[in-house]
Amino acid sequence: MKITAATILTVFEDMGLRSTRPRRLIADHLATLAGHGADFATDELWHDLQAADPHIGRATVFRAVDVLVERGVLARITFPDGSHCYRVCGPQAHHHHATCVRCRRVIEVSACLPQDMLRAIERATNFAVEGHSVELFGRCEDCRVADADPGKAL
Amino acid sequence: MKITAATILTVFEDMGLRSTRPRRLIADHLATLAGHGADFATDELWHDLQAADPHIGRATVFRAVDVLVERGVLARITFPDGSHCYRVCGPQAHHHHATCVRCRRVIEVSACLPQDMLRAIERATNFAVEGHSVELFGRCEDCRVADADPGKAL
DNA sequence: TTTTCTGCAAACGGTTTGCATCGCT
DNA sequence: AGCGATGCAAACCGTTTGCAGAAAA
Repeated sequence: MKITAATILTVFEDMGLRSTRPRRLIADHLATLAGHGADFATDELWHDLQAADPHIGRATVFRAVDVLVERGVLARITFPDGSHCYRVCGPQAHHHHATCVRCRRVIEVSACLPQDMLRAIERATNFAVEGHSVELFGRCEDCRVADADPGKAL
Repeated sequence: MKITAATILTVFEDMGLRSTRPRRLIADHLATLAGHGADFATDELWHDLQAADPHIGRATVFRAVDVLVERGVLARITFPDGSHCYRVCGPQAHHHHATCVRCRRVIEVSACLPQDMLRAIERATNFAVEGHSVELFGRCEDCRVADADPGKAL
């Protein structure tokens, strides 16, 4: 399922939030990002949006991102070094992400910790597992090609 | 295997770093933290260390933490909300962490993504997986008891 | 008209840096 | 003596907040 600007606006609406010009701009921009599978930092998003409206406020963008993360439209990807970025991903079925450490492209993966493993952990530790995060880091196909043959790299 | 102050000092030494008073204080303090299985924020660690030496510099603590994270003596635990803390854990075998969302206690778990699952992901996505992080969040036994019977809570 | 949202600018908090000094080796 | 490490304070950077005015409902 493709994420459209309309989908994102619906998310705002569902939360009882008004449909405003900044939120429409953000929805539009995120819809195109979703198509590219690109990730972004909030500040970066703000800069991009200024092309559409030079007066858009930084705080507005941060506030919208918070809402969308909470609603699962955006996933926050944390890198091993502590930095992070966001990625558009629908409120669809449970999934995790594999991130290319070279180009930072993000791929969705459906694989997850097996249920019986989680249960075994609960039994062994007396810990009630309520949530988890799984992040994979590696190298996407294009980047492996580029690394192997630097001449071809952009 | 128990982590001692000496173990940590060895890590500094192995990196060709000098044995200094601040680093010894840090090693001592982390060794006791390791015993308690407690986690901490860097700034918090700095405050605690000031009890031992009021003149210890914040930057010094940050620099030491960086080194120890790099060496795997400290693990950075990132919470879903983006905040994070550190936890002492030896450069021992590969493992992950389960963190109690109530008291923030951290438990080590040996369970991991099954190898064949990783390989299946690589095949399906053409992505070479080089690393991964798994964080479990939940409630430890004590906190479940405390939640169930608030009267008993501290 | 009422209430929410926005843009601005200032505040914030954790982290990093520049630098003179200190202290290992 | 020589060089790495330290403490300090200022800079930094991403993010949050307070608020008066603008825009939805």
